[in-house]
Amino acid sequence: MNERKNAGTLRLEHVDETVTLKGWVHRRRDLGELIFIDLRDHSGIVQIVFNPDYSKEALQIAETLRSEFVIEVHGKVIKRDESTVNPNLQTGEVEVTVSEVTILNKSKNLPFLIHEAQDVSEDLRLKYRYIDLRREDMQRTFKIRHQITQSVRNFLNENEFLEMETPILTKSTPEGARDYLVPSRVHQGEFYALPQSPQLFKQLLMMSGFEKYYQIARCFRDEDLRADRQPEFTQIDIETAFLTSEDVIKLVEQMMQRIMKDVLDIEIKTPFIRLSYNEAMNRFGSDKPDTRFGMELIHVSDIVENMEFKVFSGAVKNGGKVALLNVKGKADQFTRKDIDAGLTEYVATYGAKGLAWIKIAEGDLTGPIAKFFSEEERAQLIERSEAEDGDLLLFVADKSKVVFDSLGALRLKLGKDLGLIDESLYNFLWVVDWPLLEYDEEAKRYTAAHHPFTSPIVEDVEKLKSDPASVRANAYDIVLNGYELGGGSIRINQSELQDTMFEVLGFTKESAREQFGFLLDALEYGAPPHGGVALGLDRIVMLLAGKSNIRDTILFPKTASASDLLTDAPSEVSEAQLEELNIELVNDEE
RNA sequence: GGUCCGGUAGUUCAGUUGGUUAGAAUGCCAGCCUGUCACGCUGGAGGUCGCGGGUUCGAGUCCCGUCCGGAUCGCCA
Repeated sequence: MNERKNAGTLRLEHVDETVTLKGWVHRRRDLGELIFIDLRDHSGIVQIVFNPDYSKEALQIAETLRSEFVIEVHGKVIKRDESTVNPNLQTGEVEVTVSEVTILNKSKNLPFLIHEAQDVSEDLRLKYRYIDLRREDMQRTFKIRHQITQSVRNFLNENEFLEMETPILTKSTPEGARDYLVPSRVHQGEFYALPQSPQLFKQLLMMSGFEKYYQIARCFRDEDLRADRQPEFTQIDIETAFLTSEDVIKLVEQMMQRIMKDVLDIEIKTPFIRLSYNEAMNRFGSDKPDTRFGMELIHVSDIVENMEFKVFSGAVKNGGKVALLNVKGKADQFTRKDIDAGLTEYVATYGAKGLAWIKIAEGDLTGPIAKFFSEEERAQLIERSEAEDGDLLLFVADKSKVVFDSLGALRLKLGKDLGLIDESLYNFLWVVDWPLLEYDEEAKRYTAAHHPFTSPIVEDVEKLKSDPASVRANAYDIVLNGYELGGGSIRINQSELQDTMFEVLGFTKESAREQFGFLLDALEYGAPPHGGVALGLDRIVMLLAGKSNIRDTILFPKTASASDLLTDAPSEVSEAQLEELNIELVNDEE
């Protein structure tokens, strides 16, 4: 008995070899006394031939074969006739003539076709995920995922990192995202939480002296989903002792360089561009800018602050701002209706009350609001926005946040719709100098922009109490093509500073102790300076595999309502299970 | 929690102003076919129009509710 060969690897060099193949019937072409089957295994596809000259018995069995039957065949690799070579198949210069075939298993008709060119609805794909995963595109994506994790491991291992595992059953902390809770049977009425990230444990490991830690870590967050957000996701989690933020940034740049080389054979340049948070917001209206195209925000508050048009001047007087996008040379592609209905409605979702517009023709402003501009304002606007004939200027006047959010989003939408984005680019960048704190209007207090263990930058520490809003974090986010790949920071390693931080965040001493006492204790026993980073593995796979949603990079993902259509989770549990946990369900009739 | 889009043969979709027997492609089944590779040809089967209610002489089509999927705002590193 000869050894099994991989179907997709057969080439001219194998001609005349007798081989055994095992795999799935991908397609069958029955010509009567001659049957061709594309046999698929994990390595690819090869054509096998049934012909009465080789074996009448095999041909008879071949007539009964159907899509996705699992078969084993014995036969001989032969060179295809010149005229019958299939250039679309890697194995297209050879085929296997079958002398013996065994059906290892049958298959029912499938709910959808594996070789289907057209898209199948996603709920069906998720319900039959094990079939969906047989598709070539899915196989390719998960090979890429594997290559990325191997590349990461190789790189970090070579740099003396240790791969370590932290608990999945851990302590609930109300800061940040909502926790998934797990009831304790032994301690009735108490709950574990699944980790939102291994943040505190990796910091403790630094205090334990491991110095260089990493983990391909599963994280859980019970928040609403998006195309790029799942309740359960994986991050490449890294923490180091004694390294500065510069060191961590350099390390991540080298790691990304290595991944891009290993997986896509693309050389990317380092160092990556760095933008301060303020610059990112001002230029792109986003803290994760896509720099594959221009059309940056143009700020004109100073030009319009006194103009007749109250929407503009009023916004500035009320402490807001006015900014615009110059859609170069595309004015004739937008009708008044396109703008007033379509685009205005789009920015409305970001809170913009309107979208003013001006078209440029014969060196001057045209459109309904053009008349409000004085000669001087006209000239200044044209100069500032570098406006030329055929340009369309789109204005938002509002609070800063609304201007940034709406124009930032509109810029992305127009970039996509107008085809301005060069899809071949991989634009990495860092966003640095983040605000340490954000004011939460609802809670009437400051909250940590990253998490409460993020260190302020040294120069700003003294302003923590006097002017919290102006304190910058020693933090950095890495962005690729408009997606946040991850972020990190240097952590607080002095207990006095950590105490101050909790104080600014409005924690009482008691509540800080109750939630994070173990960390505060650890800080007092020789905690080294430390910091690290966490990168979203699923998003990296998504971008490198060219996918537009994160579900395609996760083997068994959840739907937008966080259910698993394959296993039907979450589901009710038995009375006995609940009783054991001392949990009683109440009917929540609104 | 909000907004928007979708749900019709196994699958992907079309279905006009509310009107007779709900179509196409593909898949499936059967027959024919020795060089196909999206094989071809002939024939056939296949429908709870997501579900519930309402309007109407009559509903896939209009209205209300509901469930499911997707996008997105809020939320979330």
